[in-house]
Amino acid sequence: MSRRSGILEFAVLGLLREAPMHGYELRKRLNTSLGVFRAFSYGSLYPCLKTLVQQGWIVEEEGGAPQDPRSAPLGGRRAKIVYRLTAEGKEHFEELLAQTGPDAWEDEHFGVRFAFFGQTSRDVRMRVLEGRRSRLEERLEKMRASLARTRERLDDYTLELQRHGLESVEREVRWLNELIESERTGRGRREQDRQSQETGHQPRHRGGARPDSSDDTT
Amino acid sequence: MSRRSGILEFAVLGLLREAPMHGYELRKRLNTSLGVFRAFSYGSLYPCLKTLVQQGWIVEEEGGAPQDPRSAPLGGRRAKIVYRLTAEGKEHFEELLAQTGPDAWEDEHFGVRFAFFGQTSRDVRMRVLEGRRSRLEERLEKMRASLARTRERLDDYTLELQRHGLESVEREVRWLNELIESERTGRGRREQDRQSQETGHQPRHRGGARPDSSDDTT
DNA sequence: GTTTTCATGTAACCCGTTACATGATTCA
DNA sequence: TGAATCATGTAACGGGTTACATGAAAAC
Repeated sequence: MSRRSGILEFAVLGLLREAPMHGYELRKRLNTSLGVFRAFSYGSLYPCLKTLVQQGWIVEEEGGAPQDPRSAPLGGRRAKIVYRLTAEGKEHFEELLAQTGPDAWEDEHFGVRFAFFGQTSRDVRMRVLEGRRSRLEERLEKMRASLARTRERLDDYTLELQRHGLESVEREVRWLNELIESERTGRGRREQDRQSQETGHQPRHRGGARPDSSDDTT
Repeated sequence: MSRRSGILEFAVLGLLREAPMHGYELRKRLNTSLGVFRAFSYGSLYPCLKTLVQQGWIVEEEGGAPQDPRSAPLGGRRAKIVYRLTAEGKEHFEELLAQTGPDAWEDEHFGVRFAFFGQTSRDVRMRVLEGRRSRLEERLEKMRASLARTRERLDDYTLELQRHGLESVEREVRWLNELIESERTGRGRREQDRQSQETGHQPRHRGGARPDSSDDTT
């Protein structure tokens, strides 16, 4: 029972805030926009949607767009179910966005939190980024200590694995440093540090969610 | 029931193969040697040990080393339990090592597989490394496609997240390329490619598992 | 007209954690 | 002698997946 999910719930609310969607599409966005870091299946998504409805954060709506009008004329309830964020849901999501508990910078949460930085206030962004960074720095210290202690007991492969892990974390710290710096100097730097790929960069239209033929986690 | 765990089982057998150990120490090694990638708690370790005993892969032994001899003279059974790999366990582990199912190069398994490359035959190592690489290359293609498709719909943060994810994967591919190359040219290169940090590198003693004061996942 | 993709859902299971309970050993 | 750490365990829960069942719409 209860099925309260934290991270999935958060992501769903965040996506629905941008535009109403039905489950199938929601899942696709979950696995691309927020992808790489987490993948969700219907087995978790649909139950989650159900509890969100019960909470009153979202509502089901009849998605009229597709579906041949001759299809289900007599009592046949089986159109696409489009979910829309309610006012309460919006409010709730904003509360979630404002939270900066230590969870926010853990591996599982950070990626999703970051994905919704566009809707997050600047000071919260800063807290999350800095929290993440110090979390990683703690980890670095431990790894280095452990590596120094056990260096001679380990075979080459274990050592190489350790070294690569260490470098990965160091790399993420550097990334965070850049991001934090960008936040401080008012955003927008960093695009030019890389060899100015794609010089245009006007806002563009930013349309709603069109079908947009796409892949899936095969 | 049953409690068969795959990855944890594999790691435990692998560590016990190097030296007999008791649970507490086992867990520490699990979270440092193989660390970063996975952390285990007693709640999973001890039940796992139990089933491994039932299977006959390992046996419990009285760890006599610590424990004041005056402590438990009368029937008091509560010394450290040292686990030792049996002949069957060894054989079983070697079978596991030889397996190169598609699981072997998934995120969760690869790190642990790599950690035991020292005990893995060269051709299996190659298959795992190459399997991992092509797995990641698949992922790269999807990410690039998705990025190309949705570039203008995404805000700067989502885009940056995507870009960073892409770079991370690219970086791991390069790492794998180096490793595969090393395997081909008979090992040992790659230490000199980096600016010869620590020029000594004589084998050293490589002692058994001493207590070795150490940290824990606080 | 049949295959593919879209779309919604459920039940059983899996692999692990958290929080707790217990006690021995070491150290200040 | 009390606190920290070592050491072993269990019960309850958690957050997800897999495999399955079902059916409509689109593409060929």
